[in-house]
Amino acid sequence: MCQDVGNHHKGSCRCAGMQMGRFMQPCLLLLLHRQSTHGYELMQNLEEFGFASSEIDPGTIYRHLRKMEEEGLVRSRWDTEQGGPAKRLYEITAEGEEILHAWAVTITFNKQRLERFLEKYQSQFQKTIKK
Amino acid sequence: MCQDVGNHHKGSCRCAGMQMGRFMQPCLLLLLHRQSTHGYELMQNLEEFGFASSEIDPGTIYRHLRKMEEEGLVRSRWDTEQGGPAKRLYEITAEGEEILHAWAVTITFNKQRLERFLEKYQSQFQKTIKK
DNA sequence: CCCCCATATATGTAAAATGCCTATATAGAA
DNA sequence: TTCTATATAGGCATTTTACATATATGGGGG
Repeated sequence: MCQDVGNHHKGSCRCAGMQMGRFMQPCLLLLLHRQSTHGYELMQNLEEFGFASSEIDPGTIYRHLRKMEEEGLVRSRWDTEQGGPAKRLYEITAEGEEILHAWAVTITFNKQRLERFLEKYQSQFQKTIKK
Repeated sequence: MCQDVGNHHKGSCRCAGMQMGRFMQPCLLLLLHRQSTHGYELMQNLEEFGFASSEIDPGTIYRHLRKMEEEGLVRSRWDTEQGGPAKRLYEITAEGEEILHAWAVTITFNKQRLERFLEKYQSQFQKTIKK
């Protein structure tokens, strides 16, 4: 998937794939670049990226965050100062920002892919419908 | 993923997900709607949809085709008349065409998602870069 | 004739991702 | 007290993915 741009490729490439599941990662990174915050709030803010509340599973969000932390894209610390259950505050790392830029390239490429598909689809079916 | 349009939803929904792997399916269906043919040729024609030859794995193509046949989206028969190894000729079914239309809706939706992301990305980083 | 190559289809398998469910804890409101 | 919202986390069955390998046909070169 990883459009062979740059030097990161299939298999182990972290911006590889274009599952909408993985698409959650760049969204989280973009939100964190905007402002450091915790998982629960990120979860709510994901809706602005077109994620339906039904498809936002807390388990999935937290797993993405922990995984990104393992990979060094984000960093976290506990915040117990504000009452209520403890929050794990996340912030993006320099490496995370780098990957975010790589994602932007991948996403641009994939957007074009979808556009190309839709063009072909439309021209193929307008013909059929006319006849 | 399955944008909650219409009545097909998560989990068992066949147009769910937006992995580029799954994106191969609507591409195959569109090619087959254009012309019935066999897997090996489909594999080569996938390049026009932006699949790099490196990421086109024969095993994956054939498995997609068999899976779509199980689901009733395509139908196949052996062609041994033309010399060389036997070919499995595929054609799209009525149900397959239906699903192709559903895919077009999903893909339109996801394209918009990617666009929205890129807009946000650009506006966020133009600011940062300026400063 | 034999070997290599392009054509053509298919399976095995380990690793990763996904969806869905459940567990845990805090604290305010009813 | 009980219910609800906030907040994080783990279990687990199924699906997907990447990659490697197996099998067969037939043409061309040596």
